[in-house]
Amino acid sequence: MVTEKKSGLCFFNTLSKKKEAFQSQEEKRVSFYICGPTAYEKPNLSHCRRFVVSDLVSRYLEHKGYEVNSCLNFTDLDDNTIEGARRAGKSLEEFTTEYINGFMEAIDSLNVKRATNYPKASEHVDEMIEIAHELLHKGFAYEKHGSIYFDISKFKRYGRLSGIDLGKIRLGRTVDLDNYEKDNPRDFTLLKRSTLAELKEGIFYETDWGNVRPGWHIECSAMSTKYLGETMDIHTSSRNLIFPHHENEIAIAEALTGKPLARYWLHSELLLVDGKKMSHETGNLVTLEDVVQRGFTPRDLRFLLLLVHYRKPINFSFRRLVNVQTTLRRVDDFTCKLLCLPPGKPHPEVASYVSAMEEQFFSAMDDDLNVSRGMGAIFKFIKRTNPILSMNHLDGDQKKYILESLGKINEILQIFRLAGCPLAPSVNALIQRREVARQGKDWEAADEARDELIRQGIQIIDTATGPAWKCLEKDCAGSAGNKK
RNA sequence: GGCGGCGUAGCCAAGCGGCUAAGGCACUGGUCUGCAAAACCAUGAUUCAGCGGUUCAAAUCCGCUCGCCGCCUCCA
Repeated sequence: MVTEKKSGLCFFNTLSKKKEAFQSQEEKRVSFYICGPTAYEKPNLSHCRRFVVSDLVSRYLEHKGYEVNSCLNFTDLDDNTIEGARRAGKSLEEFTTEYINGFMEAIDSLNVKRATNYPKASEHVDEMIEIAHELLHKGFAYEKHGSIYFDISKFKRYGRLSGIDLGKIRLGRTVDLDNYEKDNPRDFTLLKRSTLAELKEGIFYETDWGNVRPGWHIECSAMSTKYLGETMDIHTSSRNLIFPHHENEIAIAEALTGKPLARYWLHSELLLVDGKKMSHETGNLVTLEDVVQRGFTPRDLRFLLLLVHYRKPINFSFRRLVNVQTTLRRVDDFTCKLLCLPPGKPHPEVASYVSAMEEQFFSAMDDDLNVSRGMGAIFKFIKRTNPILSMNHLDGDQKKYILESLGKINEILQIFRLAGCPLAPSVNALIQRREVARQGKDWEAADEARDELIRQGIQIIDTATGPAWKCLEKDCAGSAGNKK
């Protein structure tokens, strides 16, 4: 109870279906697992949401003073990757490496902090075989025709996470039951006997039971426990993977150790396109590349993804991205004005506006990472502070205070542009020249200077207190200035 | 059929028993302005899918109905 009060942070735990105060096992250290992607496709918006949500969790934990030991896996050994490599006429490794690199690029472009470890399934097969041995030994698994299956009937707590009642689910809904050779169709595969084609391609691992290849669930269990220990603090993923994947991951790990695999299970909702889950079958996949090709930045996308609470579905559309862009521009205009504001006289209340924003933002974040509510506090602050900026009613210390506060928030959101780049002297001279011309009502010369500025990537904005400028290029759009 | 989730202004989205139902986008009006562009300011829900119920009090709790979404096993 004492620590609960100390951290103040609570998460909705899928295990209990309640918000719970977060408490790590070790004093100031959190172990954190993120279900990673399969390396056979380009990063799409669902992947992006998962990355951004996990980044939010991770950055917020760091804000809370925790050292985060995080692990995101890559599935590079499964039906999809093997099939993909075969079709591309490449080796499995060559094929998956290309996609893994793509994911890493996406992660970086979305400003997602790098995890501590990025294990690949293909490099942990020994551990998986070891797990299979042990499960067999403990009676949780059985061998049949060279494949090893997990015997669900032996694991009494099966279904706790998803709340599923095994007696009532509809078997064979998504899978052809005739293809099973398991004792019970509910059992799942740990190690799969290699096919002829796989043997030919060298995709097999020698074991006491013959040549095999691991199944998906055991891959995750092996990697998560290897890097984070028997019980990790937090396991995140998306909702549609609860059953059967996480349920199976739990079954494997807990049958092995008798301890819970994870203390907190955080599941993000799906990202929908046209109201439906993105999938190859539906043909409604939107990739990060598509978004960039349409002229949006990964930052726009990050903001869109962050704006909706992680446990709510996001119905993606490009129209929505446009809205988000406009919103972001308002924020940029604000920070830009702030950064370029010369010191004026102090404002009596601005400090209280800042502390109100901070308090509201962080208490919203403490409450299961409620970014939408937190953003509300930020916009309220911008609204109150905007008039103060246009009157230049802010002294140097206050400006610094605001920037520090936004900086603190930005450590988590990574949305604001707070690094102003200094105005080049030549640009400044042009602005001055235009002002002189304007004063002399020489509109031709003034417009000429304005055009030249545009050519240099600077847009001039006339305001009541004099001209301000804005950098049009994406890289330095955070920079802007006022004439003085 | 089972399990889970969602339905709040034109769009997006907070609020989850009691302060005027946050905030963003769009619309409209205004300020500023040589022009342009931008910015800034102002304005919107007697009402929260529908119907009942519990309560002094419900968008918030309970029940039913309608609509939408996800999962239901050798795909990840």
